Amino acid sequence: MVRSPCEKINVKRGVWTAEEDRNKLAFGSKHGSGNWTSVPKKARLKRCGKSCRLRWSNCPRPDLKHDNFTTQEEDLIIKLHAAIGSRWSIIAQQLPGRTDNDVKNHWNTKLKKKLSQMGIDPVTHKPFSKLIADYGNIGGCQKPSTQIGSINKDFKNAMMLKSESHQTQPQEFRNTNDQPKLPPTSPPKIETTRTNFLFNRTHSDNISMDLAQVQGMPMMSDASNCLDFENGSVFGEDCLSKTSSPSIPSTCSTSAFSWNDFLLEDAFTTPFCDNHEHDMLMSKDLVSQIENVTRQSSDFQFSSSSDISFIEAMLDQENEMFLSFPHLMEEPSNLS
DNA sequence: AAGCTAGACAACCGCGTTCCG
DNA sequence: TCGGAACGCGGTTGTCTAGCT
Repeated sequence: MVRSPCEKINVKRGVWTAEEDRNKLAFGSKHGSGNWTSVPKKARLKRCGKSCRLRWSNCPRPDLKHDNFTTQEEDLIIKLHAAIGSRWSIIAQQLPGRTDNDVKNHWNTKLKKKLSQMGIDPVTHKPFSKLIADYGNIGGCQKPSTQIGSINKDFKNAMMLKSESHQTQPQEFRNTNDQPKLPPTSPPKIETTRTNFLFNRTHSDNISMDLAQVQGMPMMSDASNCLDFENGSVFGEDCLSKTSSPSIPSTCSTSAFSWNDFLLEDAFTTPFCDNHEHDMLMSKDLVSQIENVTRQSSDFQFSSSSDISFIEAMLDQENEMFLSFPHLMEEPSNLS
């Protein structure tokens, strides 16, 4: 049996004591945070290097904030999450004094709930009403298999959109002189990476829900109250705190859901995954995208003439992707 | 006062990536 | 070039605490 490094004998686990923190801080301030495997020995800590590294990033350093997240910070997190997904370390870099764990915890405990209550899917950042509309006539006379197929496809596409939005952008939109640019609206190239598979699988429990639960959710008409088109912000200044709907269960299930549908559909996405060049391009684009989002959020001055909210921009990209890759929308002719 | 529950946060785990001999 | 070790990240779990019954 393989044991994790932190399970070795004489390696302490659990909450760090004040003394351990002192030792590690003293060592860190003296030597920095170089080789983590040697840190426990040198700092005389009975911890594994991994645990030390984690504690170093999360411990009460003087440069870390411990007050509540501001509305501006929340707004930025939401926008960055919409842009690049759950890359907490990158998002945290845009929030001075916050760690990736802070941001991740805040997202999981607060922001996801708030978005759901506003009628916005925290995974796709789309309004639930839009998702439902995309599913077509769920309550109609479609065959169950067809319904599931289209639901899965929609989410798959949403995930791909999400994924591609931070992975690829057309060459002409890439930034040549590090000046941030607005997100492109031309058809993006599609690729599938590990991220896609993770989204396809790990979020699947979030995306299946009973129709009754879906119908009970606040629709975009409610959520739109929070769309601040006046200044271009997706969320108004005080909108996040104005939630009154009952919270939505994070995990729901439908009797019709089948993992096989997801697993089978992965096969439709894999042919796009071979272009390593896009990975190289992605990093630059990602930086531009983050810079753009960060700049917009820090300015809090949006051109009303641009008037395209983040969600709208995402939806536009999705629509154009559908047009560019119509085969992704086709029903599998016969999977058996 | 005791028990229960939900929220917040700290820490762990597993996996992919990077580094280095 | 290859393989193992180390690192970094994101998801998940565990623990503590405040509030409620």
